[in-house]
Amino acid sequence: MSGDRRVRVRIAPSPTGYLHVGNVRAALFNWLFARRHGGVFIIRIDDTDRARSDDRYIEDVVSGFRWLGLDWDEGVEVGGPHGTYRQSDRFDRYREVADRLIDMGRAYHDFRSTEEMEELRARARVEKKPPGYYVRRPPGSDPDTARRRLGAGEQAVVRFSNPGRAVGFTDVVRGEVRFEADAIDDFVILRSDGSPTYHLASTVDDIDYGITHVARGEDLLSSTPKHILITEALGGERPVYAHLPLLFGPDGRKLSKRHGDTSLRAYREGGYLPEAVFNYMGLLGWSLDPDNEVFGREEAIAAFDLADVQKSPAVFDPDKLGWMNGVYMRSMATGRFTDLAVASVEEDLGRDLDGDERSRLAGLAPLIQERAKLTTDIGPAARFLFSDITYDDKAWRKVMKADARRALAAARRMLENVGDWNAANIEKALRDMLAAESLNPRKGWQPIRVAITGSNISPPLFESLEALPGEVALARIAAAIARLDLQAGAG
RNA sequence: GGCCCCGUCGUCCAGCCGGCCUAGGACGCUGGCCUUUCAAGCCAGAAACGCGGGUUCGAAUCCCGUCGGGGCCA
Repeated sequence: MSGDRRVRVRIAPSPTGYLHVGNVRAALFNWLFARRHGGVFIIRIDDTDRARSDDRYIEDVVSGFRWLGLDWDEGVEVGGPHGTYRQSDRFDRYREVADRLIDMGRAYHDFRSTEEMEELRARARVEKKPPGYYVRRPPGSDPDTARRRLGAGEQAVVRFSNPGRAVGFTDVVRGEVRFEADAIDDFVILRSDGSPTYHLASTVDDIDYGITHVARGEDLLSSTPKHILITEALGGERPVYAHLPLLFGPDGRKLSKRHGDTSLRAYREGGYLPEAVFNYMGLLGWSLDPDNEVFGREEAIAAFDLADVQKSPAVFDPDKLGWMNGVYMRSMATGRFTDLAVASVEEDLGRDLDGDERSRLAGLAPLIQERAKLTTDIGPAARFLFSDITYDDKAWRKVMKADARRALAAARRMLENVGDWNAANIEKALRDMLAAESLNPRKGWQPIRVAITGSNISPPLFESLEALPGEVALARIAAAIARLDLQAGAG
């Protein structure tokens, strides 16, 4: 693409909040691109906004990417030849670059007040000109005058001086994009407090770090000509740009907090698997094969190309993510599932399981696995095995009908005589019960399910019974009978 | 308001250097089968080329216009 340079891409989150799924998707595409081309994937921390930045958000970024399996070759925590990869450690560098631009005549100190600038913008608006049309170098902004005023204690921002030239570039996903000179104002690169703006810091870093491809959200598309102008002024090599379609909420707006969970953390903690999130994200704006939506990292790497990325925005659909999570839940190795089950159950119960409990859970785990969509579904599904049950009212009323007591009583008798407490023997006893009482499975067995689990929704009955100690199962059936009798007496 | 981007089922993705498209797959939805509940699975179904012109024997695919949506700046 850009000569024979080794691909170097970056993702540059701002640590002002939890890692956003939009950033995750951008990171995924950058990572796939880097891996596809044997390149370098870099995580840079764009923390120029020191007031709003917090180290715990950096930790969130780092742990989030690790969780997803997006490993990086340079950047925060892993280091590399470019220092800490945190912009807050490079303010001197940005000021130095700004000074150089001033010396070159490509930037200037601007002492005008906010009010004055607003007037210029208002004027442009009235005249239906681009908003920054009149934001140009004013008279008396020469270096000598500026130095004098600065020395007198006046405040000034530093603006990049637009050379008055249209800027066009070839975007890998969008094709030719062009901005007229009038559309690009003399944008600020250094605030009056000396801190760099995004445009400056990001561009300087991209140059200094040798970034070859910038793949980022479409929201930055209109900033790109500014970055190109800075890059050219500094004699840097222009990276290849790829502006990724934005992620939308169901209302067709840029995905944001008001749409609910937009942080990766929420999904991590909400019971989603990293491979499902990885896979689902890969389906937003890209596809490996329309007939095969379930794919892993190696397949994705082998097929990925930024040029194949969709131009139009994608709506983030939690339903489909949930379905995909279920796909991965069912396909995972039993051993891994059992480990997840133990963790989920312990979390749900708020205590550790002992050896016997673990083996009982392991016995039922494959049947729970078939039914669980989220890892957080497991605890509630297995709760009846380890703690007292509470009856779901609706379930109770639904199944505890006319024949229920008879079925429970008969089941209790038959189950008392089961020798070896296993699913096969339990099934035989309960089938005999059905025959003896002339009941169908629905009428005969649903009451037992509610009696032992509290709910009419549970893993299969025989295995659920098996996973319970026999005496506990019998006691629960007895308790249900007693409750029915109590209700009959009261009614 | 200015500039820029986008426009195939409700949603995601395929098709887009024209005919194989009576537009394909997936999620969701509806109905059915299976079935001890719930899932899963299987089968079936509803569901889209924003609109208008043009080019062409033929357009989702090319061109123009229009409408709509979004992003950025304010």
